[in-house]
Amino acid sequence: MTDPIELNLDGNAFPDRTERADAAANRALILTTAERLFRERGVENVCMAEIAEVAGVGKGTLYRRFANKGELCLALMDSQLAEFQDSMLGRFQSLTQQGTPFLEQLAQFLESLVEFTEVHSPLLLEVARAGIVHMDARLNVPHFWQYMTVRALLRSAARNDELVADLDLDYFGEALLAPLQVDYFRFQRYVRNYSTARIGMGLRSMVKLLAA
Amino acid sequence: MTDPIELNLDGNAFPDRTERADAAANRALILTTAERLFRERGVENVCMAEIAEVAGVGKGTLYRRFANKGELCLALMDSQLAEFQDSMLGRFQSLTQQGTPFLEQLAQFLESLVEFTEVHSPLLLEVARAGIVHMDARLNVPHFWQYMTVRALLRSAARNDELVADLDLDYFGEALLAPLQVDYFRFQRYVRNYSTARIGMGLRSMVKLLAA
DNA sequence: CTTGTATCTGGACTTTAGTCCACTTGTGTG
DNA sequence: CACACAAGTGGACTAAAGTCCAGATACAAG
Repeated sequence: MTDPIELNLDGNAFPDRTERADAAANRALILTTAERLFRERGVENVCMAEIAEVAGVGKGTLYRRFANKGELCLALMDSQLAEFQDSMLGRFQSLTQQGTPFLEQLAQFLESLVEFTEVHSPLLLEVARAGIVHMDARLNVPHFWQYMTVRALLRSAARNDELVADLDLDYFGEALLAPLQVDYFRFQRYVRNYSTARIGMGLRSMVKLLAA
Repeated sequence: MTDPIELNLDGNAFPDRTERADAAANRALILTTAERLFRERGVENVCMAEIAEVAGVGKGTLYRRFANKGELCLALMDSQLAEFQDSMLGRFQSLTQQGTPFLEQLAQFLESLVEFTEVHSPLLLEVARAGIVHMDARLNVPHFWQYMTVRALLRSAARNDELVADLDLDYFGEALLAPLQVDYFRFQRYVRNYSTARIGMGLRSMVKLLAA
């Protein structure tokens, strides 16, 4: 299926060159500091200057590693993102072996994504905020992976004759993911007061509609 | 069907009290100034301070009328929004009289919304940006109207036995609108390079899937 | 160990959003 | 008309994001 994509969100902005040792140390320092401050006082109440100050580095250093708050937040999710990705790929493999339909796998993927989004929504919101200001491609990396996954599952399903005819699979991949964009997700959660279960069910029934 | 909702986006922050004449004049002045500056130099390249300055008013005056740039942008779309709303309601009436299925009406509504979003995407983007920062309910007014409309059409369709059974209509209303959120829409348009026609077709086929 | 240089660093600086409040002005009431 | 006071106004001020660059420093090559 999809090869694992190199996420490369660890904050090393120049993956080609080797990072100087002091720079790497500062990068780690910044990340642990940010993690602590975010945990203690909430992502939105901590500003970049403060992270730099508490970490004991200058703003220039901070911004050299992370071009904006969104990238920093993404870096903080790096390992969980990779873990989520790995666990999903593993699950797909085992489900496929058991002969589980690809559409069912898709439904499960979306349900898991609901939980992931729920858990990380504060950080993801910051990423979205940064994304809407700068058009920074790096910030879209998670979405790209999600999209690749959904599209791959849709294509497999199509090859397996699970789908109704004549669907624009590329478009549907996007459409299924659209309600999971953080800002929209939070709207559904906290304005509409939908539970994650309800959102998951909704997405599942949406997938069901694609079935032949 | 749905009653026209009082949009009230004209920038009068205190609709109960009557606005003082000088204030009303300033409000109009601000709007025309902003409209001109946005047209000349692009929404994102004009800051609030400049609008105030060119209009010859203080920032306090500007912010008293429009709590943030998003509200100002929304006010600039006020008449087009109302016009769009009216024309849609008119269209629904005539289509219903001709016996057009409600799902077809829904598809047409979404297609029209694609065009509306396309045309106003710069202003809408600013609204979204403001919305993601402040949790300002006023900024959601257009979405609420869209949602009410979609949901009403879905309910009518259900009453008319046009739908497959057991759908969470409230959820589907949101899900159908999710790909039309400006930021996501722009991603599809300018990163994915989807045409508006393709997006419209995608939404239409999504609606089709709901058909019994 | 020395040195050249690419990389890194701190923090002053710019920009923009948005707040605040002392002062001014329009308007309804008598 | 005059006057009280709610409503409106200007612009200084704060907060935060993000830029810039002169000087500092790691590290590779000799």
